[in-house]
Amino acid sequence: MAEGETRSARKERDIVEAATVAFVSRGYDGTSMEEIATKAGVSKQTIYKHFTDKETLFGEVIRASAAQATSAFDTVAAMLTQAEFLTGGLQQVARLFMTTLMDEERLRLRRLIIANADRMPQLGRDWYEKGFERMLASMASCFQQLTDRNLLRTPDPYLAASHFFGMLLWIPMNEAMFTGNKTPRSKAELERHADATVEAFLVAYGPQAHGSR
Amino acid sequence: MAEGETRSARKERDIVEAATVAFVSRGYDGTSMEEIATKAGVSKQTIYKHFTDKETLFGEVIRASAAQATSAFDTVAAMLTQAEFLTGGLQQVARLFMTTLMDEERLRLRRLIIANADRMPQLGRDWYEKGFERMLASMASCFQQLTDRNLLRTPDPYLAASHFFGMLLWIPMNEAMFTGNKTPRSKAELERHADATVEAFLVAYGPQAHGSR
DNA sequence: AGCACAGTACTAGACCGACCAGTACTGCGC
DNA sequence: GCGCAGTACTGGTCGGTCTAGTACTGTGCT
Repeated sequence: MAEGETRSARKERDIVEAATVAFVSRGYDGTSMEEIATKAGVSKQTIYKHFTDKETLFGEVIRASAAQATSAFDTVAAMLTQAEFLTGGLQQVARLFMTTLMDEERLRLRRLIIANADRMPQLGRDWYEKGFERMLASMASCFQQLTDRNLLRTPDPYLAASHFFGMLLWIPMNEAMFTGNKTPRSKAELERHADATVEAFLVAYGPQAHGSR
Repeated sequence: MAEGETRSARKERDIVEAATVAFVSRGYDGTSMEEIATKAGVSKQTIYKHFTDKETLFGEVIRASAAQATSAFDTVAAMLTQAEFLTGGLQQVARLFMTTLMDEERLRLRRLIIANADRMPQLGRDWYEKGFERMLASMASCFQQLTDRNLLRTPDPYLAASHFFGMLLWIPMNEAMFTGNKTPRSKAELERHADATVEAFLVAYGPQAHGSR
């Protein structure tokens, strides 16, 4: 009794943690319930007491991981609106997104979700809406503010945000997805790419960008 | 026997075709060899005569599909260098890439490869090099030519190509990967997005783009 | 406080039914 | 007689259930 966490809750947390490690490193089909039980130091029966079946447990794993990440985005975007120098601020934000999103662990989770988007469509859609679209939206609202202050010129901030992320991540993300990130790029390499992207982005959307047509 | 294709070769092709359909729609683990045999109108024994095991067959499926796609890229890119009006040409190319790459079948193949990049790293790497990088490279060489003719200004054509594809595909590709493409975007929607991207791309890399810095 | 008791959560492992990769065998049709 | 379809078989895995017994927790009694 007493302190914050009942035994039952502690066990449940152990299970989710063990399951996360297992699913992420061996995939859904590659992971057996027995394996999870052993790694969690728990009996199979206990798992089935907390989660009705394998699919439910998997869903919990994904949801838990997603939630833990989702909050960071707005913070990063907010940083940009307060930056003193636009170019420097954008560069900082780009580098931050780059290294955050290209993190080993997060990439594996991403692959796991894509791999099972067929089997569990709701999970993929959740992740897309709560992660991907939310990231775009907060970046877009940030661009909107900068445009209002004449520091940027983004007629369609959401589109501009998608261009920003697309330019930034297309190569590294695809490489990581397809090659399993066997030979991850160095932080320095990624940041160089981020800087080059910011430069191009500013040409397209910077204050001096002629409206064109 | 006689004509172009021996009985054996025909069987092999049948197997690969059936296997492709099966793998693509049910995934690697979700597909049984028996199922493939039945769909190919062939006995399991015959499959094992042609392919040593399941993994090998899977590899052949991926390789075959990749090869069949790879050739199209240069053609599309070449089209651009001959276009009379840059904006129109770029738009045409962007739309073509968009609808080609966002094709239902190809997306499923892409998901399949990502899902199994861990298990079979060589496959993913092949696809990345022969598909993804090659696409970038031919677009880059095309941009180089256009820059030489002062129709574009791309100091780093490869980077520009990655920006082009990233801006073009970031949203639709991610949506398709995560949601399993349950509610595919209409062709019109995709083409509108393509047009908007070309516009932004030209601001950044068009001939009048100030070198900036 | 200490004790007894009841209810619940947990462990360990056997167990069931289904599925599957890969092999072996049989028998049909060329 | 050869190649293949069809099918049975082997050895193994796995999700999920069941059972028998053990540990934990909270309550009420004294």
